[in-house]
Amino acid sequence: MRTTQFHLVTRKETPQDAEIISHQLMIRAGMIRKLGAGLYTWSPLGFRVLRKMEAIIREEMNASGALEMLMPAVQPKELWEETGRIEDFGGQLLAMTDRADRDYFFGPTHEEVITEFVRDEVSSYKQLPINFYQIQTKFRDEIRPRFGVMRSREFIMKDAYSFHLSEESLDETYRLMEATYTTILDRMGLNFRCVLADSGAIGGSGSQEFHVIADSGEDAIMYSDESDYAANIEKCAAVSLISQRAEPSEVISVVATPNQKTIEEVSHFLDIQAEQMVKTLLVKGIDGPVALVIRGDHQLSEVKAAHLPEVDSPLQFLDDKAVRELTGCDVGSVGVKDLNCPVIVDLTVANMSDFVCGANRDDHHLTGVNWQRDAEFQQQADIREARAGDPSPDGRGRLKQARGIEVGHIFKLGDKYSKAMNAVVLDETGRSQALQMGCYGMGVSRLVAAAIEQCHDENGIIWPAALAPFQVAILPMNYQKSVQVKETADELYKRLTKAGYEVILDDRKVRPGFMLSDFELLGIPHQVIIGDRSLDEGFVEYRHREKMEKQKIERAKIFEFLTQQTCL
RNA sequence: CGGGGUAUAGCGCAGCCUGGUAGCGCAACUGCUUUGGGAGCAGUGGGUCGGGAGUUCGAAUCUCUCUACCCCGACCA
Repeated sequence: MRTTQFHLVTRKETPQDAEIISHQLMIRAGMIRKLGAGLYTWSPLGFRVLRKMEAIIREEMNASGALEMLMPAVQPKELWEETGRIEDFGGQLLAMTDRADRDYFFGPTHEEVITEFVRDEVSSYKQLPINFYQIQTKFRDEIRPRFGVMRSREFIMKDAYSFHLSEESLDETYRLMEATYTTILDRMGLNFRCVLADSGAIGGSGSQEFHVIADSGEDAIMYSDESDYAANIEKCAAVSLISQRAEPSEVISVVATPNQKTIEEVSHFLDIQAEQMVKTLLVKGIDGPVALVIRGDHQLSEVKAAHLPEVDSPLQFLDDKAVRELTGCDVGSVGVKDLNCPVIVDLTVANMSDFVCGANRDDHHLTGVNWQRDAEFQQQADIREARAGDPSPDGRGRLKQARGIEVGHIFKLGDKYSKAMNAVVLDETGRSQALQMGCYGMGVSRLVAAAIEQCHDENGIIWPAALAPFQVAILPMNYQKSVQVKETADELYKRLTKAGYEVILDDRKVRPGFMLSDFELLGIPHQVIIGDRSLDEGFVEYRHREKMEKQKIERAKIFEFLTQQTCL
C-alpha cells in the first residue's frame, strides 16, 4: 500500500475530549472517528487492526473446535420475556419498534437467540457437546460511555455458547476456552491475567475474567504474591483479619461526639484507630431494612452485599429520612446496639471486641462495645472488599492489587437459560434433559484500545507484531526528486509485497521530520528509511519502532535482513 | 438518573458582557523556494455561528425553548 492510495489522516495535536492514552492515540493516528456518544467509525487503518484481532480469535476458536456462525443483531422482545432478563439489563437495552409496532432490542448479548436456535436444532445427546460462536456488533446503552472504544455503546464482540449433556462436559469445554483465551492473548503479545469473577447479569455458577494489565484499567484485580490465586475485587474473598474474638475488657459507655459523623472525624475526635470502629450501613432488604456492618477502615463490597438473599439487588442505601425513622438519629450516628432490624456483620467485625460504633442518638457514639454482652448479630458474611496486604484467601501469601481492562469473560451458565427456554435433548436412556450451557465473550474492539494502553510511548503506538496494521513501512526521503531513492524504495516495496508482507510506502511529498514522526505515531514495527545520504554510501537505514536506534544495512541485503527480523 | 459545562470552518479556539451581517492558529488547495526530524514566502477555498421561536430597523451576541456533546456524582454512616 502506498500512502497516497491509502486514507491516512493523522493529527499532531491531542484531541480535547480524549482522556486516556489509547483514545488519544487512536484519534491522532486516524484509526477511529466519533459519530455520536459511544459510537465510532473505524477508518481503513483502524479496521486493519480490528481484522488482525478477529483473525487471531477466529483461528484459535476454530482450532478449539468451536463453530462460527452469525445471529441477528436485532432480537424480538418476546425472546427476552422468556428468560425474564429485561429487568436485569434494564436501561442498557436499546429498544426499538418496527412499522407493525412489534418490539425489538438491539442485541447486547445472544444467550436467548442461541438457546432458541439450539432448542430447535439439537435434539439428541449425540449432537453434543457443541460450541457455537460469532464475531458481531453489539449495543449496550451504557450510562456513561467513555474512553473511546474502551467503553463505547456499540462494540464488536466475539461471543461463544457451548451446550452439554453433563456438567463434566461443560467443565471440559470451559477449561478448553480458558486455554484458548490464554493462547489468543499470548499471540497478541499482551500482558494479561485470568481472574475469578462475579457473573453479574449473565448469571450462572462459575466465571473468570481475562484482564489486560494497564494502569488506566477500570477494574481492580487482586492476586496473591505467592500462589496463582487471582480475582476481580468484586469477587475476591476477604478473610477475617481477626482469628479469634477476645474477651471484653472495657465497659460500654456513651460518649458525646458533636458534629462528628464520618469514621475519620469520629476516630480523630476520640483519638482511636479506624480499625477499632465499625460502620453500620442501612440498606433496603427483601423484608424491610437490613444493617450491614464492616470495620471502620474497610470498604463495603456492593456486589457481595447485593448477593445476600436478605438484601435487595441492586444494592440501595436507605435515605436520610428512612434512617431516622428506623434509628431516630442521623446516618452519622447509627450503631449496632438495639437496632430494630436484622444485622449482618462482616467476618472481621464478627471477631471484634471493645469496638466503637454509633449510639443511635444524634451526636453520640458508644465505646467498649462487645458482641453478645451489648449487641447481637443475626449472621456473619464476607461483605467487604479485599485489600492489598490482606492474607490471600487460599492461605498462601498476601494479596496485591493491579488495574486491569476486562477483555474476556467466560461463564458456566448451567441450565439457567435452557430451563427458562425449555431447551432439552434426549439422553442415552431416552429421557429428556435440560442442556448445560457455557458462554464465552471477548471484546474485540476493546482489545484494540487495551493493546494500545499497554504498547505505546511518548511518540505514539508501538504495535505488537501480530496486531500491526502494516508490518513494514518504507520511508523514502525526497522520493519525488531523487531517482535512486525512488528506485530503491519501489524495488523493495515490490519485493516485500510479492513475498506476502504487509507494506506501506510513504510516497507523500512531505518533509522528512513530518514523515518520521507520523510513523512513530502509527507504530509500524519495522521501518526502512531510504535517503540519498546513506544510499550514496550503499546503505539504507532500518529501525524497529520499539527500540528506535537506526541501523545501517547494505542496500543489497535489506530484503534478507527484513525477512529475518519479521520471521514471516 | 442528579449536578455542572459546552455548541462559531476538518481540528483547536477568539468574538458574545457593551447587538451593526464573522476572525485567529493548525489542517486543506495553488505557485515558488527548501528536502535526513513537525519548513519558508505569496496566494486560494471553506462557516444558514447546533435547531426553532421571540425582542429589535438589525441577533453569533439579548430572551425562551428544544437537541447534541463533555465532565462530575450516584460507596458521609
